[in-house]
Amino acid sequence: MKNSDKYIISVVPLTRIPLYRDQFFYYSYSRKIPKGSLAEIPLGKRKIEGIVINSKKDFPRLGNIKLKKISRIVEEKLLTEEQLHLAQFISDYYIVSLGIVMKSFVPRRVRARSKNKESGIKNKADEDIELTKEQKIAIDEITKKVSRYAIRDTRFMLFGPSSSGKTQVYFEAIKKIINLKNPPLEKGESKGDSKSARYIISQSSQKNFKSLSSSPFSKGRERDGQALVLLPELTITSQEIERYGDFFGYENIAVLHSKISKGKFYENWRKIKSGEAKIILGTRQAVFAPFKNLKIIVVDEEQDISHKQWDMNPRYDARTAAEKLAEIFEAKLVLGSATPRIETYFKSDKGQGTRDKKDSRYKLLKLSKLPKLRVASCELRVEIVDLKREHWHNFKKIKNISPISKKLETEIAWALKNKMQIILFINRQGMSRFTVCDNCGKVLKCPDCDCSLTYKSRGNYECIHCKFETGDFPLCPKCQGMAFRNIGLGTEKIESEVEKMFPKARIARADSSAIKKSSEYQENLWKDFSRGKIDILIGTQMIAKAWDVGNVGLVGIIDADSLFSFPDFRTNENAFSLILQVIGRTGRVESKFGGKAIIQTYHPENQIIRWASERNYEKFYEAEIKERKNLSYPPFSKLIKLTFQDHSRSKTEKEADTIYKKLEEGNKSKSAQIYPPQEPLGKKLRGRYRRQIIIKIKKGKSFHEELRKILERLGNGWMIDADPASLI
DNA sequence: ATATCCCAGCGT
DNA sequence: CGCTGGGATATT
Repeated sequence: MKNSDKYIISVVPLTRIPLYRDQFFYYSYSRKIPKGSLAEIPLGKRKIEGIVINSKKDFPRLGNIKLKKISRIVEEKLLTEEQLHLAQFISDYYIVSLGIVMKSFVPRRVRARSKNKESGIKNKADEDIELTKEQKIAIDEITKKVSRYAIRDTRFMLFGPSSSGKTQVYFEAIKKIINLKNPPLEKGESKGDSKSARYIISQSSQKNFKSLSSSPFSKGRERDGQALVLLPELTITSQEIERYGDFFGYENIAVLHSKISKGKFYENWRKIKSGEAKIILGTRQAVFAPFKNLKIIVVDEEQDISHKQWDMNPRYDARTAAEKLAEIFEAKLVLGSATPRIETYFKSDKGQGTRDKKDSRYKLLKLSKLPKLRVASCELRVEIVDLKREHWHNFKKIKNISPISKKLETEIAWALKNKMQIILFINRQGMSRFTVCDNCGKVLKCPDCDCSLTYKSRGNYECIHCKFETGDFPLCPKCQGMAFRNIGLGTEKIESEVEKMFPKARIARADSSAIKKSSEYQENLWKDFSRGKIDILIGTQMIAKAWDVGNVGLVGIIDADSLFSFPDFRTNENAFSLILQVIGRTGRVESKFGGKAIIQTYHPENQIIRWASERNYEKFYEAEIKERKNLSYPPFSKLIKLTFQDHSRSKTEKEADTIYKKLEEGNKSKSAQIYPPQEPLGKKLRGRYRRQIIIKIKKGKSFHEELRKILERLGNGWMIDADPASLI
């Protein structure tokens, strides 16, 4: 060994290393390299990047095995201590190789070409924000200083319906906690005043995080804290960013999500690391950012499934990561929602069945509708329309049954006449749910995905999972028939129906296939709608969020029953939440009429629909938590979903059976419940067969080492999803 | 990611 | 017998 290579450096290569072995690889170098540095290393015959974890002086090793040399240090201390800490947590919790996790912490390092000057504070004429008592209490609770850091005093569940002013609470709490250096000027405030205000040093709880005690941050620099606001994917619109920009000043904000350019992302990432960015607005991946002095995390719309990454490794949940992140930084954590997840509400101190003190870890802060929207005439009225009766009435008169009930039709006409906008919600895009052969009744299916095809145009049918299309004039694969019938409803079908009914109305469609055409399309749609250029908007899930614009006087849910067609333990929760969100798009009209929502269903007796129409979360929660307890579903257990995928059917079945037997053997102590291999709902996807095994660990029992070992040894083709969003 | 090893399946 | 492709495996 050359005596210039005196140090052994442990490195985590940014690639998949089997979990059952050491995730660190050891290299030699002439000097110490700081923890978190990015280095180029030889691995096998290739050169890849890795994160340096440790350096120690070389010592006589058994056999004196010659170590390879680090090729190059790309950047010292690229990742912070806190990032390494969080990465280790995610790797352990979600059972993913550490290198893959760390890879998602490392930004694509691209020079930003642009120097777009979009700063410049354009303060909106501050509409006098009068806070309600509830809001003030919430803000006080969140910003209260805690003498000694304890999880129970720093986590909050902000529970309030749409238009209850949650965002104002976020804004004020953040403002108070991070002690902004350059806030946009307050109305009537002189420059001098704001300048003096910025030298107030925050007294709030300072960290004791071990490894930070030796950090180079000077006390003075810690004055300004940072805030992270996590939003669901679809709600980060330029309008949303403007709200934050106007309030906090554009130069203090950094936005992180996958749709901004690589260069811009990196630039913002840098600003977060340097501390220049104070407010970080982002989707789930923003938890990977290099925060410098994080003091508060807000998870908006905490019930939203897009906070969980389910399609790619690491399959992490930003809400779980945010809990850990808050712990690492000893920061405050606020989860906001009108319809919290059952698990979250359970953990709040008002959740039913929380006898165990350990469960009440979130302080519940309640908001009600803002007073100016609570005036009687503005009240939102919700009506359930029984489609069975509707059809009974129509039976004698019309053969062709319209998906729009008479009641909904009259309400639309009335809203149109009174110059109010209308949103129609249908949980499915395209023309139909599925298509059958008119002759033999066979359902058209995708050959590669085991799901029904949707009508596209002129007799052409397509698969929504892959790119399969039938071509213009398909024949029935069974009887060679040429005529097909479209069953069920989709956005396009509703669009054509509504066009027939109201030929003069301006109608637009918002679903992912319409949006996909161009990113501009979405923005334009949004603008047109908010300016009142659209009368009737027909859309899927996506309109349930972030369409807090326009003058919506009527919302129609075309087919509420379709929300319950998934056989899953979270279906009720999702349906309840979605109905509330959709009907919440109306009722903020400040006209004399208020808002109205119509829910169409064949099952008006469905309790979930009823509670949703009454907007009674507590009732729903009480029923649902009982159900979860009876069946030992979360929060009374932890679920892990294992899925195997392969082109060969027999291999898939065999492999799933083998692993199931192994798991059963490793579960002699019965610490978990293991369900035999099942075919997921789409048993074949993109030409690959799938089988899954569900592991349920009852609350209070720990995940046994033996089982963990088996999961770590799963071969290629297996996917592990801890805390899955669904079991199908 | 990629090279390498091993073996089944094939042709000579 | 050798050639080839696929799959599993190891990489410090």
